[in-house]
Amino acid sequence: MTETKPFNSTEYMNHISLDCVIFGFNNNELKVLLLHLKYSKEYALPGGFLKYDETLEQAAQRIVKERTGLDKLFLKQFKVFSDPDRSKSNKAIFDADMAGIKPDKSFFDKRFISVGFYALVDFRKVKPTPDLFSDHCDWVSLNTDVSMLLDHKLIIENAISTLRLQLSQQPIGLKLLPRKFTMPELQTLYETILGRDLDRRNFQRKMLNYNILDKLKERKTGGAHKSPYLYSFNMERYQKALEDGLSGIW
Amino acid sequence: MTETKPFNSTEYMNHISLDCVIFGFNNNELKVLLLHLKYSKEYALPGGFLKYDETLEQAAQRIVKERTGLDKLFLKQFKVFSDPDRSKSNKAIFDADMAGIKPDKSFFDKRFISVGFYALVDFRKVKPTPDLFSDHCDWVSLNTDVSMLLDHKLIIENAISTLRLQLSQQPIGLKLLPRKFTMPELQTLYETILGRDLDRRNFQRKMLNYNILDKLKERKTGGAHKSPYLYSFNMERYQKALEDGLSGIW
DNA sequence: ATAATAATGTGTCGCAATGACACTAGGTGT
DNA sequence: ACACCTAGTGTCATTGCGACACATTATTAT
Repeated sequence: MTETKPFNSTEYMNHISLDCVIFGFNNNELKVLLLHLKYSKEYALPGGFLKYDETLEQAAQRIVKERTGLDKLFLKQFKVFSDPDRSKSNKAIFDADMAGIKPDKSFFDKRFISVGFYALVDFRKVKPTPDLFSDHCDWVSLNTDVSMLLDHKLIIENAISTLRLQLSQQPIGLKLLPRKFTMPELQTLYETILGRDLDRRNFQRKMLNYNILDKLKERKTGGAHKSPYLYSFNMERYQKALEDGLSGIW
Repeated sequence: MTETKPFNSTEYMNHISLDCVIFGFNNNELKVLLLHLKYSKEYALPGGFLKYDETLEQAAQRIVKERTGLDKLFLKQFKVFSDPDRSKSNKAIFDADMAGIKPDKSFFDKRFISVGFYALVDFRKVKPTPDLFSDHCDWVSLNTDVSMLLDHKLIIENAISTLRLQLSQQPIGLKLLPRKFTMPELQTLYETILGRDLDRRNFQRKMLNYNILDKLKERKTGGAHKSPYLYSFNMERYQKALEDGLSGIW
């Protein structure tokens, strides 16, 4: 699916688009996978349109696979963006034009409402792949302020708020971390999403009390200072625990 | 806005519809406002389509106003329903036909993805008003099992799950209850949404500790047995408390 | 080597929130 | 007057949580 087919607007439904906020966690930072548009020099969310025989969820999986190479990812709808003016002055068209792609104006000029999805992925497994309109595809830290297409900055902010609210209801840690991880890494992930510091000792106690982690014999070596233990999620217990929601608000 | 204009499909965007799950609380039961279709004899959610210059939120307000007479209601998107087959065998068309409304087939025959909204309203203020396709508009208790159009039963189930998850983040009590209410009423509302019983004394203690209620001098008279005190929400403090979320899961 | 540095592992203490539960007070109907 | 039902209020033991201290282990500087 790395083949780059020309864009054919007749395959897609009018008026409906998708934007995917793909979260990854690396170097103790929460990052989002963004496309850098060839000519307008802005960043844009990976997005796309709905085929006639797809659900939105299937379309989102397809779009995310094209940008990451990954299958069957954790994806959630979080909001529809429907401001009538949101897709005006769509620089993506301009970009397509400049790229010599001959966009179908009667398709792109229409009003689009966009369904926002967020995805949680294991950073290391992703092969960032640009699309027809972009020259590269990068992980961008949430602290970095870059110029973005249309309302994409708003969409990312909404995704983060949702992530924060759903931290206790969705398997966020499981999806964002590699299989083996350390307690400090898990804590930093939580701190990044919540936007505030947590007490190291209380965090560990609470996490362990959930009884969803397996402490491994191994330690993570190589880093400076004392080697932390590695943990992995106990899938069964984690899944079961999420059904009620991990009690408490962090 | 009680005027009944003929349906003109050219005012609306193709492919996009809305369905509104309007919740009310009466007689200690959670109820949903439904339309009863004239000819197919099924119940349907109040719904409609998106005008070219509206946001989805504005469309939802418009739709809910037409069915309830109420303005500026509490409305939240909760999910988009996009199964490609969801709008097949759309009995609403049949119903329109039978009602002699001459529906624009080229509009209705298209595939629609539907954005689900839920609304929280004060039961007593609503004037249920049927639309062109329906013969009446009723409050239906969630315990009642009625035959419903398309995937509308699924949509309602999703709305309730969302309501449950958001019970601590949204002003649900405030919007569903009259200005003055009793503690047992508030408790029953919580129990209905959560689907389980709560301890009377612990519930009261926890609620009062949030410091969001004003205990009034009055008592609710007329009922059998001991008269309960009336309470009202302290808007400022409630609003402020919700910003963090009412701590704890019920 | 040795010490300084910095991060991790582990434990304690007191307060506040929670769940389980019992008694009293105020209404109705007989 | 009494039974019956519902509402108001209080207690107690346990748990959860925030604040905090000390020991351990790895790297790095001297």
